[in-house]
Amino acid sequence: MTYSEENYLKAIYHLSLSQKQGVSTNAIAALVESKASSVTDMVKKLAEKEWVKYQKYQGVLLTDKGLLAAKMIVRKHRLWEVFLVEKLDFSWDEVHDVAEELEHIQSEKLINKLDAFLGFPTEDPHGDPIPDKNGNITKIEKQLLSELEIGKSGICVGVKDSSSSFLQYLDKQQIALGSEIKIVAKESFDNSLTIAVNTKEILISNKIASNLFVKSK
Amino acid sequence: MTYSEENYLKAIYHLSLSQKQGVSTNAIAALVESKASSVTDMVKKLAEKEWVKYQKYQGVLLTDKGLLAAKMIVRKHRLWEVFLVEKLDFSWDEVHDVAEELEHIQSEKLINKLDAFLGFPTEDPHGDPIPDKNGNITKIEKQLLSELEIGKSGICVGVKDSSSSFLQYLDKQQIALGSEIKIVAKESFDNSLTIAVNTKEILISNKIASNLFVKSK
DNA sequence: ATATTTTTTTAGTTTTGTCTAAATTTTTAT
DNA sequence: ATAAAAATTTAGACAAAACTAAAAAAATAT
Repeated sequence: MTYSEENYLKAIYHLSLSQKQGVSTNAIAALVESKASSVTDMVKKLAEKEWVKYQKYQGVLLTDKGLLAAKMIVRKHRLWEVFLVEKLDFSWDEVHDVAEELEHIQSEKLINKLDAFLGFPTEDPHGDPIPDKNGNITKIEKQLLSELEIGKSGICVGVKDSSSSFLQYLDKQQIALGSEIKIVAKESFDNSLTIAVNTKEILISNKIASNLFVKSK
Repeated sequence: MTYSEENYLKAIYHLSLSQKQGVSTNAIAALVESKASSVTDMVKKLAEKEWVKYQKYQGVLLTDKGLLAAKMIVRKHRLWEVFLVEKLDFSWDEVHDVAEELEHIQSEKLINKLDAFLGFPTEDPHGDPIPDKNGNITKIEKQLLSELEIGKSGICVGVKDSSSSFLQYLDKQQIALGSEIKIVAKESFDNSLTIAVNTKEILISNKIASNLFVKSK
């Protein structure tokens, strides 16, 4: 599989997680930063190779084979992210672009040895699950911070948006995976929240709270 | 720089180490496994971008800029080889192909952090020197085992041929970097040698001895 | 010194992945 | 129900990197 084919497959995988119907060419184009016409071409090729099912105007669906392949790419991406953070001391907002390249290295032996070296982690530095060598994903029970009730506490277990601007904001507020967060108050006008983290109370917008995953205690 | 341009640049670098004149298109074609005509095309492109100096029929020479770029690719290749052997427990005959892919990952930060993580190694698992971040190479004093005199001993510090068949042969004979080797006898007819390694005496062909570097004690 | 061989370059194709512009289908809105 | 808008596909073109076959230059051998 080529570099480009892998990127399309990964994009289709990510998009198909949040919908059950076929993934639209436009959505894919937006993710891989190409044009819809290019996507149509590529998708036909992927369909010929049986990574996806494709019907004109009906969007794209992964085949079993395609799903597994996509998961293996995600596995590689996330394992490399763990490596970069845990071993090379990158911060969580710096790892995405490099992992985007590393995920294309073709060696099953490499990735399985890396997995072992890292101690078989089940989550990447943003709290996203790492598929195991068979493609199995252990689902993490989590909810958005914005859905937590007043007075309740949760442990930060992941982010929905992993853009570096968001991650850097969290760093500034000293919110990291594992941080305990308590909902102190909610402002009904704009749904902003007062939360307690690290013995400090801070005010956050609803947008922030809608991009933070917590596990309620 | 593209993947392909990097491969050509690296090939030109390796070839220019063993000669002072321009590197021939045919020699490059053999190393990158392409045809001479393809090399001509690529070399023109590299010359336009000032990585090499090229004159029709006169071969190719690296510019200063090209030399540094080539050294950085070699640096990445060899650091990844160290990583694979030291951290992921690959054997020295397995690392080349994977490193061949890893060397193209584009991140100076990554490679410098990897360098630090590995403790700034100066040699790869085959005894080849690793250029530092400025491209400086500390030359290792070494000679071919075939050039060592009878009765003298040396420490194995590198291999000239790093094909997996040769490396696996060395493993079988329990010869590794750091092994002490003593020349017991030489057969003048075919230049084969009797050597002492690990308290055992073994017979090796001249071809073997001509591909093993030692540092004489 | 010239003929032959070898090496290198040129010219013309091919494949992959992309694009734009135009055509077509589907969706949405009245 | 039909018109307008949006999404998707098709057609045709382009750049990168490779190839084959033919032409040209350099090296070699008699």
